[in-house]
Amino acid sequence: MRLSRLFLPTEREAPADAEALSHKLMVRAGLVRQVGAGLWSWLPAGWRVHEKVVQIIREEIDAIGGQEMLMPVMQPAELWKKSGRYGFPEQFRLNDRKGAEHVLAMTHEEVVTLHVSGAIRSYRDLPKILYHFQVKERDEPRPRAGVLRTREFIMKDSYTFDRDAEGLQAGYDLHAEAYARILERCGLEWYSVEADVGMMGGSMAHEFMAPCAAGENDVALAPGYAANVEIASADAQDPGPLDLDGEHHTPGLTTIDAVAGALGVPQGRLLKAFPVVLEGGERVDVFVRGDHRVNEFKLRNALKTGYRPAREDEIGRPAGFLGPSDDVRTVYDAAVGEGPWLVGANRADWHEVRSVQGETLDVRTVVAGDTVNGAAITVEPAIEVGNIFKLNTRYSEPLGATFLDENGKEQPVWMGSYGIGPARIAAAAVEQFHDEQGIAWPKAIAPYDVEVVALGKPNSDEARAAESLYGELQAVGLDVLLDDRAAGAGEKFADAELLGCPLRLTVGKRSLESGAAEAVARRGRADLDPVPLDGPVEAVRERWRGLP
RNA sequence: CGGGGUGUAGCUCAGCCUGGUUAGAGCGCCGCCUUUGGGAGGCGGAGGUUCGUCGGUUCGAAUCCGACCACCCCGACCA
Repeated sequence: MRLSRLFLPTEREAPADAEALSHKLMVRAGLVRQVGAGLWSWLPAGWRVHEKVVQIIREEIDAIGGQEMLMPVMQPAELWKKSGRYGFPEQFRLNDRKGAEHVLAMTHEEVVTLHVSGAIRSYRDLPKILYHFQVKERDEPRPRAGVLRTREFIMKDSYTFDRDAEGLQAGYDLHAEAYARILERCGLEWYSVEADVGMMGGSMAHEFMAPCAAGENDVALAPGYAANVEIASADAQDPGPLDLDGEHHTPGLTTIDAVAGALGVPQGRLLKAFPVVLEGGERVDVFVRGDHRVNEFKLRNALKTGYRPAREDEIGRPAGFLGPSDDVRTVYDAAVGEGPWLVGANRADWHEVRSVQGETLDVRTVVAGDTVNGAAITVEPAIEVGNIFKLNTRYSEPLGATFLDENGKEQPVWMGSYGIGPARIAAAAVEQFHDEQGIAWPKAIAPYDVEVVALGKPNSDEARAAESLYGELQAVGLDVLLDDRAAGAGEKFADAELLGCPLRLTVGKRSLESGAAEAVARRGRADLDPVPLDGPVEAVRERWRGLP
């Protein structure tokens, strides 16, 4: 492609409202443009990146036996009512001209299960892996960070259909391995973590995370351990000594900070109350250490039910001075030992030191420095680029996807669901690989493999030499971008570094004199051995092999 | 949904507080010339349905008031 003809609107300055690096750089480099909140167009160069990621995903899912298909975005509401997923706040709903209700799909479990339920009859028809690349529509409460969190995006989602839990495990493992290969090939730094199953239902989930500053998830890491902090579990640090006894007058001191400060006690020696009401109506007081925080995901999972914070009139004791009480079910976080602890005395303006005993559940959010198998964890932000879920029979049962086993007995199909987002992979790559000058793409997903910068005027000897280099490289199947614009050298170099193609070849007067084009690796802006203008292909291939 | 902020040229912004000829700058864009190894220079020029929308105040509104809309950031939320 000739840059003089490419629709590549680069900008010197980042959009004023952009925060995330990938947002700024992808807009500046002319890869994407915003249409509305969480709605983005991919311009030609950006789309090339997206589609390179798509192709890698396709090859790896095909390799584990996936069969590509396509299902519609707009779907009858009926189907979603059956699965019990109609009416989510982030679901776009609309009526057709006859008034019939439809939804715009946020994912495709319902439809794919519908097809399977209609076509799969026998255990002989299983297993199956079906997948497609399709637009997902989600009315996100808060789209953000450019292309990282949008209301409309393309996802590869695949679904496995098996006869039992073992089969599902096999499909799950195949996807975990395929995702590992995809992210490796895309050149990302990544890891997989245990994850909350969330509203998808099912029994097991892993997320594939790309660590970067703009990440929306926090991940707890230790040697041999990686988990989303939503579910991470670790041993707590020593809270420090408690040299105190008896009751203490603490007038107006309702916060951990205030009480710990006034009595000279480490915050970790206090207990903090979190009064809740379960979905069934039961009142529960949850206690965690003063230096810890209740983790809402872990608490919901540990209680095995939803809950809401209790209102003041439901607590029945003075808020701010809550301690364990015999009158209400009490749950202690696993990091809360017998004590003694400094706790609220259940009457205003008093705290007391006492030991505690009772039901124990792991419900706190881990913090950096906690330990797993003796090793301290770190917590870092990451982008979720893919996830895999065991759905079990969450969808097959309501949607009637069953098969007959060898004994002629009807059984529900066991399902798994596996998503991965090309746009997030592209944005994560930008987050991870950039510098002051711009993007430094991994070579597998760069918009072009090589950018040839032609210096000198159009039709000069340099320009003609660049043209011929361009032609020779193209002829052997490389994706080559030729900067043939009538622009100054500085502008061409600046744009090339912004766009971030892995290999840049410069043809100017110097190269005519030496008979070789200068070669620069975008990553690290490292000078490579020059490429001879006479027979450049082998040299370019050799330089290319060495690039990340 | 709560809090904060922003809407003026393709982009980044000034002007608004303290209302008053024809609404400005830089970059970008067009023409000509010069230049051609790091966003170079000169001359000339175009570009705003008149300042997000609607309404109000006023002799007069980009500027003051109100409502609404859009977008961004923080939080809530996030299959």
